[in-house]
Amino acid sequence: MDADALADAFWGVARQLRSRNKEALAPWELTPSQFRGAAVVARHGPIRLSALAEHLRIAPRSATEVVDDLESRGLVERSPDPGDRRATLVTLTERGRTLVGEIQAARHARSADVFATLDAHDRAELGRLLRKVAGE
Amino acid sequence: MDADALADAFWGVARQLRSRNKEALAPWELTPSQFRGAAVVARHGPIRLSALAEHLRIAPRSATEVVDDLESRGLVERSPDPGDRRATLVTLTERGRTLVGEIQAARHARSADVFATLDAHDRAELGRLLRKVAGE
DNA sequence: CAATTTACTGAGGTAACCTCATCATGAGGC
DNA sequence: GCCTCATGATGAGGTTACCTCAGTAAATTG
Repeated sequence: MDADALADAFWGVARQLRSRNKEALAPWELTPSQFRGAAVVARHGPIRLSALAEHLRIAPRSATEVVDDLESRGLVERSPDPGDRRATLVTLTERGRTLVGEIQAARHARSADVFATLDAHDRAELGRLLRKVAGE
Repeated sequence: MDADALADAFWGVARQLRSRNKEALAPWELTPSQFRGAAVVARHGPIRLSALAEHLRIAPRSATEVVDDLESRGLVERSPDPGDRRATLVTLTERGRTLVGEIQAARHARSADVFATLDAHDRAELGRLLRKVAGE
């Protein structure tokens, strides 16, 4: 198995994952990157734009855009950071919390899950190999 | 190992692959999608725009753009399909052939290869699992 | 030979990023 | 207290890699 063939197989799976994900998000009219943003806020609670950017591994300026979109959909709110007047905290609204919850539940329930074709042993093995490739 | 964690690990590797690929292409000032296009032409020889689009899994209109870029860099040429005057065949120029060859050689030589951390057995195993996920 | 289909391309749009410049605020030196 | 420098967010504008829709020319089919 040479690296090229591996990369091919890899991108094939990536394509599937991407399209399943997009599909799963469609009913809520959320783009993948908006959902990723909302999910980070859900996990971390009130968070600065700059910290959000770091979690999403995007430039701070780009996080501003993601938050703009989420805010215009009423899923998050900006509020001033009480400890630093330069900073802005992003928090989920009630509606945002509900929506992130629904989507995550739907995703888990959905056996359209790409990895469902693997049994527990194979999933563990795949996990091990991926982490090894990623460099621990 | 649940599906979410697997997906995370997966996208981590994807990010690495993408960035290594871009990096490897940089000396030639080719974008990844241009290189993919050129590589398909290299493998298949003279090919119609529509067929190229299929191989790249993009819309025909988008293949036009990729070919525009490659043509403006002098790497491919358009010529009329002798069998169908509606169709256009895309062929590599001498320069294009050389360049694709160089890049492919460099990629192989480069042990910056993301999968190099795996031994033969692990690579085979990863290949098997990825193909299984992709649905054979 | 008229009607339909096919192959490509112009026009215009989108998502998800980016950099660079700007502005307000915060922190440290003197 | 001021000055300088660093930091947090954002406006302006750009890029990549796609997309759809409409149009034109050529081929196929009834």
